[in-house]
Amino acid sequence: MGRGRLKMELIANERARKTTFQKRRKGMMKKAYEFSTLCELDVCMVIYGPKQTDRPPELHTWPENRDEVDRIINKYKASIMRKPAKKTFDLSDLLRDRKTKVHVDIYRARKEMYEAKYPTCDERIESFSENQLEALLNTLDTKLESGKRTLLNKRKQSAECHQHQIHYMGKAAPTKIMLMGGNPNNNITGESSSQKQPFV
Amino acid sequence: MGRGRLKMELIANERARKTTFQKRRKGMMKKAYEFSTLCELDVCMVIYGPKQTDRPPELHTWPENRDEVDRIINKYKASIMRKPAKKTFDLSDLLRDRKTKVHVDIYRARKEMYEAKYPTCDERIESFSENQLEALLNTLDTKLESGKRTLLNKRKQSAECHQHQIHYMGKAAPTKIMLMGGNPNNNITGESSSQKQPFV
DNA sequence: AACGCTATTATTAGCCT
DNA sequence: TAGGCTAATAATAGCGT
Repeated sequence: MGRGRLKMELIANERARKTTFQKRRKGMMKKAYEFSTLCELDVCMVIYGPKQTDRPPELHTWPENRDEVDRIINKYKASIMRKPAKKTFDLSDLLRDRKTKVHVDIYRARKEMYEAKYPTCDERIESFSENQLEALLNTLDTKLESGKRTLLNKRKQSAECHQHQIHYMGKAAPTKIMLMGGNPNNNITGESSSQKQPFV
Repeated sequence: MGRGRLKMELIANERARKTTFQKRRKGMMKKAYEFSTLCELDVCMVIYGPKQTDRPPELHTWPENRDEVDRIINKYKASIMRKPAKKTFDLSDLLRDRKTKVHVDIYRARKEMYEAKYPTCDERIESFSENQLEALLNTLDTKLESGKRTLLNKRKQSAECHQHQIHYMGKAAPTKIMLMGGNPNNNITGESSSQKQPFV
């Protein structure tokens, strides 16, 4: 639309491209607003502007409220998770297997810990340092990637290949995580009231 | 546009609303395609369809390739760090409060656990199922985000604002992780020292 | 770079099948 | 229910300022 027709390909002229970016970005935002309003939907959009030589490309989102964006993204991730509903070995499988009796003991120990009200750190992770979390995330990310193939392989194998593993039995229960510093000396300041800059 | 003008509000008639949803969804997708093509942009869009009584709302994305969506979402997450942080209730707040003395005990208990050589799961994470790892990753990712803002904020504050927090003293030591299923019944094998081919 | 203009093309609301 | 149809409205390409 417009004075002339536009080939559906990268606009060569940089000036024109930038103008089109601004105009269409505005249009996209409006469309998204109308769409979500008219139909009462969760819609979110992430747009990275044209590559800049010096700066990182500008970020635009719909909604502009990043918390809303995060909410929808999390919702998205949550739905992606359940899709590959491939068969997975879980604790119930293990317990069904007599060879895994050892797991029962572990279970008891774990349960005791739980009942002793040792907190899992799920609700407290946000107070970890950025570096720690990033390191953790990187570790997990790497392992996830490299582990996927192997896991897929393992799934094809028989159950005994899955002994001595950690299992997830809860249905909708969130994974509980207990974090411990990589160094045994790491610590939580108990009563201390005067340290400084603990973070990184 | 169309035969009549449309008030910019939720379309009351369900039939009409659904039709509009389908039409506009198609339009949004096309716009997103054109936009990213003409200007060579990273654009992604997540759309949750109308609420269904029985089913979860259908998910639509641009691009349809979910890996691409994830890539852009990760890019997004990486760049929102600098956003102004909201005040978050974290462990430092908790410990500052005398009522939370219990956390100190927790710390001691945790340290004991460590010294008692309860295995941290860092070396065993690779045996988690893909779904579990992804769930974990999502959880951590979300928490990392919320934590980052708080952390960045804190760094700008004076030292006294950093009391009573968890410290990371190790340099290159990997973060140790203890994972517990969301269900108290979950468990890990205690001695699983033997076999276990690590990925990576 | 950010506006305004407007001829054109694109989208789509309400209908109809 | 899902697809056409088309009158109306909306978006915007190319220009000019």
